[in-house]
Formats: sequence, structure tokens, C-alpha cells
Amino acid sequence: MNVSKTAEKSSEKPGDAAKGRKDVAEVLPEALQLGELSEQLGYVLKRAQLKVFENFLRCMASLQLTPAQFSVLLLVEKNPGRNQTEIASTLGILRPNFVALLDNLESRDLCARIRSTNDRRSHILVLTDKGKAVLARAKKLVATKHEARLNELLGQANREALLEMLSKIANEF
Amino acid sequence: MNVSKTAEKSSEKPGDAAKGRKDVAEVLPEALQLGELSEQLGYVLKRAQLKVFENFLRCMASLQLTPAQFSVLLLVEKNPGRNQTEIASTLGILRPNFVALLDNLESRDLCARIRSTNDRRSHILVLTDKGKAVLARAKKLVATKHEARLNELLGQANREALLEMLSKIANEF
DNA sequence: TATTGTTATACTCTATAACTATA
DNA sequence: TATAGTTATAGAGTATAACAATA
Repeated sequence: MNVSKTAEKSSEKPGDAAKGRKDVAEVLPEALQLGELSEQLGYVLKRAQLKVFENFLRCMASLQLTPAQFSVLLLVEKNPGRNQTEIASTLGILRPNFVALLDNLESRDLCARIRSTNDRRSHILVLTDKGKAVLARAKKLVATKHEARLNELLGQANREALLEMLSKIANEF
Repeated sequence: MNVSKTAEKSSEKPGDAAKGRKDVAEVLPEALQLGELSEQLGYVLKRAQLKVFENFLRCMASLQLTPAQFSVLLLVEKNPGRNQTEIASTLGILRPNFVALLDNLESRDLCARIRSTNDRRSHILVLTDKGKAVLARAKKLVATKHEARLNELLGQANREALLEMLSKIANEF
């Protein structure tokens, strides 16, 4: 059968019962049923990721660092002497898209491009002193505000288990 | 101190040792150290989410359904008689952005907008017969190919624990 | 010829303002 | 006046092709 092109809502509109606050027992049709959606790992994963990034941005508001920028600073600090291609590809960022991101960090004097003497095509990336200082403050904010809140919500053991499973998916799926 | 504007790479370029395959013990500088990045929940969460969506799209290639489209079909099936605003907001999709998404599903005859007789401003959403059939096939593909693979990777118990923690983050963080 | 960084460009997602038709 | 659906638009994020400098 095909659907007809008009439809009736149930005698009352969904909002009316809740707004009317009648004193008889009644179904509150306000909230929708997620149904199988709440069992879809991809769906829940995406919603959780958005919440975590949102909170990250709030925690980092004073330093104006996005998750992507923070990940670049962390990776450059841990891997001095690497060039743009190496840093970008490790983070899953395409080289063309990495240019503007680096321009931003460099304009804020957080990191610097240095022309390599061995291969004059490539730019070695380093943190400036200011970049090191900002990164240190960022790490503290993340630890004390962001990750601490996650620990509080999940518990230390669960947080570690979660990280392990997500890593497994990221690396082996 | 400020960084100098030139830099030397270590005597050999990073790729040389690996490519040269010398028989002496040697460090392979090829791969970068992720360092603290692999402990950042947000980073790992994002990478995992991308992998899961990628796999979802591969599993659904025959039906040409994106995660967002699948979630709409699931939610409309579970909540017949709801309008666009209700479905969209439940999924975290803004009303203006929901229009094109629905246009697509409607043009493929998977769902239909029905002008409500109670409130002629709103469009009730329903699945067409084809939409129901496609959704049924989609659910089977997701269960047998997508979620099954996740179960295989993590184990049933872990998969459930993962889902629970992600839900907690999505709902309470 | 191949690679690094870069520009230009396009396509998807997401976000906001404003219009129309209804209420 | 307020709301539902819509349009237009702008901004991120992501993807590919091609160019200059260098290897």
C-alpha cells in the first residue's frame, strides 16, 4: 500500500497534554523514542564525540586552542625535527589543509617553520618558547578540567577501558 | 631564547635507514611518537568515530545510505506521526539543514512529507513501503556486517560496556 | 621523474537570518 | 505574535588537481 497524502494527529497535539498539566494520569508524548538508534554504536559514538569536543573547547577558551591545534602542538613537541608532511599525515590531516592551520599557529607565534638545510623543500616544525609555554598551560587545563571531568563521570578504571576499546577501533577496525 | 631560522636534521634523513636496510641494529625513525596524544580521549574518540562511519558507509554501499539518513529512517519508523522539527531536533540536526536531507529521502521514495490536518504548517513524516523495505534491509546489513564486525573486534561484553560509557558521555557530559 | 609546500577549488556539515504560510 | 518549513548564505572541515622549488 502507498501512504495517503493527508494524516491526522492523535486527537490532541503532542504538546498540549504536557502544557495543560491535567491531573489525570496521561501519556506524555513529548519525547521521542530513540529505539534502535540508542544501540547503534556509530550514532552514540558521534554524539559522545561532539560532547567531548564541545567541552574541550570550553576548557580551552582562555587559550583559544581547538582540538586539532592542540594535537599539532603535542605532536610537534614530541617529535622535533619533523616536517609538515610527517606531522600532518600522522594526524590524518591532508597537506593542503595543514597549511592554513600552521599559518594560524605561526601567526600567533606558537610554532615556527624552519627551512631544512638537508632538503630545502621541507619545513621543519618546532615550538617557539611561547608555544611551549602555552602547550604546558593547555595540558594543565585539559588534565584538571577536561579529563578530570571525564574521570569523575566514568571512574578511572572505566575511562582507561574506554580509551583502550576506542584505540582498538581506531587502529584495527 | 628564540628558535633559530635554520635547522639540521640528524646526520641521516629519517627514511634512509629504513630504506637502506642495513644489517646493524638501528633505530627506525620512520614512525612518529604519538606521545600523550594516544591518551587524549577526544583524539582517540574522533579517530574511532571516523573509522566506524567509514565502515558503515562501506557496509551500506549497496543501499546508498549515510549514517544520518539511516538515523532518520530509524527514528521516523519508531515515531510515526511526528513532524520535521521533532525528528530533526531529536537527531541534533538543525531544521534548515534537515530540508535537503529529507528532499533526498523523499526523491528516492523512502519517506514522505504529509501536511497535517490539525496544524497545516507542519509536515508529518512517514516511511513509504519502499522506505520500510529498504530500512529492513539496512538493519540486516548493519547487524550482520557492521555491528557484527565490532562484536568480533571487541567481544560482546566489551561492546556493551563501550556503548554504555559512550551513552553516559553523550547524555551527561 | 618525484616530492614538499602551496594555491585554488569544490563538496559536505554546520550555523544564522529572514521569508511564507499558517496558527 | 509565534511557530513550521523553507531559502539563502556563510563558515568550518575535508578532498583533489596543479604549480614552483627542490631533489
